[in-house]
Amino acid sequence: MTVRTRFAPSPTGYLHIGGARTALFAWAYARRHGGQFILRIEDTDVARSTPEAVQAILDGMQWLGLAHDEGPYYQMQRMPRYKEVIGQMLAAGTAYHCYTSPEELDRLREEQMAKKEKPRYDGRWRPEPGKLLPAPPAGVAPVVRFRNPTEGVVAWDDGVKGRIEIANAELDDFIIARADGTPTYNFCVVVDDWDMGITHVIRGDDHVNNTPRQINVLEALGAQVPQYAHLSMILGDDGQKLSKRRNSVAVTDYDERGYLPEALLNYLARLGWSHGDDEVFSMEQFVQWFDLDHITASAAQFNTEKLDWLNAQYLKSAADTRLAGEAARRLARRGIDPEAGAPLEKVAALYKDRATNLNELADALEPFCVVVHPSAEMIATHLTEAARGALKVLRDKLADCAWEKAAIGAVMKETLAACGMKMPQVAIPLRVVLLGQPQSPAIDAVVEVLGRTEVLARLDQYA
RNA sequence: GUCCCUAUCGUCUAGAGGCCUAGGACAAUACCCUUUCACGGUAUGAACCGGGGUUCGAAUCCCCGUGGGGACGCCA
Repeated sequence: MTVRTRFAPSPTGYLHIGGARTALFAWAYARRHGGQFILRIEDTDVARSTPEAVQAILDGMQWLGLAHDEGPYYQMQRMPRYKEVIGQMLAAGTAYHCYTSPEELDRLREEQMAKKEKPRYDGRWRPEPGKLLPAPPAGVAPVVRFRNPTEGVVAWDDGVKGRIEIANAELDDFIIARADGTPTYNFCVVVDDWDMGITHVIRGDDHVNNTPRQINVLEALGAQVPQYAHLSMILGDDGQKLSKRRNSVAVTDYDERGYLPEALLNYLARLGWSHGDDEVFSMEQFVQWFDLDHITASAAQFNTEKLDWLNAQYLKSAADTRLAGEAARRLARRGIDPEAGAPLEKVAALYKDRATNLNELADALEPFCVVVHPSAEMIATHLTEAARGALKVLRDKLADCAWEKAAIGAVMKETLAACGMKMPQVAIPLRVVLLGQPQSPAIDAVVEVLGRTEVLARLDQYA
């Protein structure tokens, strides 16, 4: 049996971080077992589904690099099939028409809540041997309900949570088709998973309660029940449920905020799953190691600081050209011409182990592309008479030394000796003049990449 | 309210009855490195929710509390 997993988002918004982790785990499981990963768009909620959201999900998956082997399938395109199955169930007596109006159901629910009972459909239209059903009211379009077993328990061995048992007495006859004939989620999922030969359903924890219903339908259909694995939730940095207002929930936000997809993926992999003490690993490694046994059953809190650290690790080992390209893209968005100054690849090499994200990297590269204007305060504190004198000496030496780091360093030492100063006394003013800030990587390296013309031009303004 | 899930440092987690004086990582603190700021290195502090069992022995198994989460739609 080849493993087939699926990711089945509903296109009512962007791909969010919890969905991304679910997708990652389902994807990894299929990859790990040489199976297929299927993408299915659950768009039966016509009112809330949008083509933009479908695109956002596809974009998010692509940015993460989670490629599907089949699909995307769209549930709206499978309507005839759902209707066919509903017809079969109606004929077989595993489903029936119900004429109770939404208003009546609301009233029923309120009454039950008032009596502190679990709200549920009371089965008034459910056919039973010897039971006399009311006459169908005229002009009312019925919904179709699943005839759920009333006795016994539904049980499954959850890949993450272990054995879960729920009594059928807790379940009611849920609606599988609306009055307008469109099928509902719990039903579509079942038909899809069945038709698509899904062997392992890896999804969010919020579906645990749907599972017994789905199993019952599967059994009524005579279908094979897949293995289920329910992933717990991801909580926000503040320990609260993720919310659009307080947290970055869209995967694309992370791109915007300067995270590398592999860093996010690595972080997400470790959120709720572990492999001993391993923290930093490639997706190839992850796929080899991934298993359901080591998934945590309890909810995990998102920790931006750790993501930042991971991102910094990946930034350090990323190729200079890639980093330069990413930074250039960000600089361009700020209206800065990334081609205007020093070669960005070389600058990026200088800064990549000091940045935690690509925006910070872009910040660092900016002074290499534009004319810098140190603040008056910075000029006052750092560009003293003595400093300016030393910079003048240095300027003349830089004007005709060999242009490579060692030679530049040597020239700086000569300047120190000539002026009787210590390195920081010259290096810091030089940084201010060259970059508009008192900190930078090794100053001789900075001078080298900035280039002689630019260095002399900037020095001439102050020295 | 009912049902379901869950509980190890601040956070992510290791831990499958003795290997636990509870390990790693992020964060914190200190020191080292240093041409500034970072990076990096070293070190330190920091946890088994509470109560009952089971057992020679429990972070690990069971029960009850408590905390947290989820579900209870003609949403997905």
